[in-house]
Amino acid sequence: MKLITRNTDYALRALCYIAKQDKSKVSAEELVNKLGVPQPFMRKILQLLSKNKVLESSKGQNGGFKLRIPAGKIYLFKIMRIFQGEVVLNACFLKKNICPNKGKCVLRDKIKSIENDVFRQLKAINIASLL
Amino acid sequence: MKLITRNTDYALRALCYIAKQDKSKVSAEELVNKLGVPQPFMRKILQLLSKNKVLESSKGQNGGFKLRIPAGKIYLFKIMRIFQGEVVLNACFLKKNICPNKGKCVLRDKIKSIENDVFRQLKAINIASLL
DNA sequence: GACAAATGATACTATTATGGTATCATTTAA
DNA sequence: TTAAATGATACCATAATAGTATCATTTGTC
Repeated sequence: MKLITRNTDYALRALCYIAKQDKSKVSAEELVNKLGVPQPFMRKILQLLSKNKVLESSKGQNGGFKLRIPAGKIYLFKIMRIFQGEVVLNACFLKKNICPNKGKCVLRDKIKSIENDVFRQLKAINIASLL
Repeated sequence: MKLITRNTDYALRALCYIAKQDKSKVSAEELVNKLGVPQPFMRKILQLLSKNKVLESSKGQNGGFKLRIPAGKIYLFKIMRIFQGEVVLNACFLKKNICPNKGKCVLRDKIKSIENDVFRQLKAINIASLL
C-alpha cells in the first residue's frame, strides 16, 4: 500500500523545480530533461495542474508554466486530491449490508480520528516547505 | 485513495465477531451469514488469517476458527500488512533516476515523519479496542 | 503570413492491485 | 462411511495507476 502515488510524487517535484527558478516560465521539455520523467506523462501532469489552477500556462513559442499560487500555499493535500481523487481511509464497506453495529461503529470512529490526524499533517506540508 | 481495503475491513469484522463469541469455534458459514460477505471471499480471508497465525483452525465436522492471539494483541497494522502488503507512504519513485536531491530529500523526510505517525496510530488499534 | 515551438484536449493502451469465484483435496466427528 | 468442515490452488473481473499517441490551438519570430 502506498499513500502517495507516482503522479503526485512527480507533480511535487515539478512544482518544486518551478518554484526554485528565477525565470518567469519553465517549459515541459525542461522539466522532462531535469526530472527524468517520460515526456507525455509529464505533460499530462502539468496539464492537470493547470486545469486545477495550481499552475498558470502560456501557449506558443517561449510558452511554459509558472506557479499560479505562492509556493507556501500549495499544499500536499491538494495535490493528492488532484491526482488520487478523494482521500479517505475507509469507506465502511458494509454500509449497505448488514452492519451489525450500524451507527455506533467503533472501527469507523477510530479510523476517522486517524484520518483527521493524517489530513492535518498533509495540509501542513506545502511546496515552500519542501524547498 | 483508501488506506484500508475491503479485505482488511472484512477481516477486522470477522475477528471482532469471533472475539465476541463464547464458543470455542466459529465456522466460516456462520461468519458469512452474519456479516453478509460472499462465502468464497470470506473463506479466503479466514485462510489467510490462519496462515498468518492470527487464527487457529480446526478441520472436519464441527471445525472452525478461533483466535490464536488474544484480541488485545491483534493490531490493525498487522492485519493491514497481511492483506495489503508492505505499508509505505511513498517509495521515492525517482530513487533509480536522477533524484536532484539524492540523500537529503526534504520530501522524503517529511513523508517519513507522517508515516511514522500513522504507523504508531495503526499499531495502537487492536481488536479488543474495537469491541 | 508562414512556421516552429509551445500547451490543450482527448483518446487509447498496459500494468498492477483489488475483489471475487470455483474446485478439488484433506481432515474429522458422528 | 459419510457429511461437514478447512486447506490449497488456480482462475477470472474490475478498477486504479501508469503511461503513450495524436491532433488542435496559440503565439513569438523571421
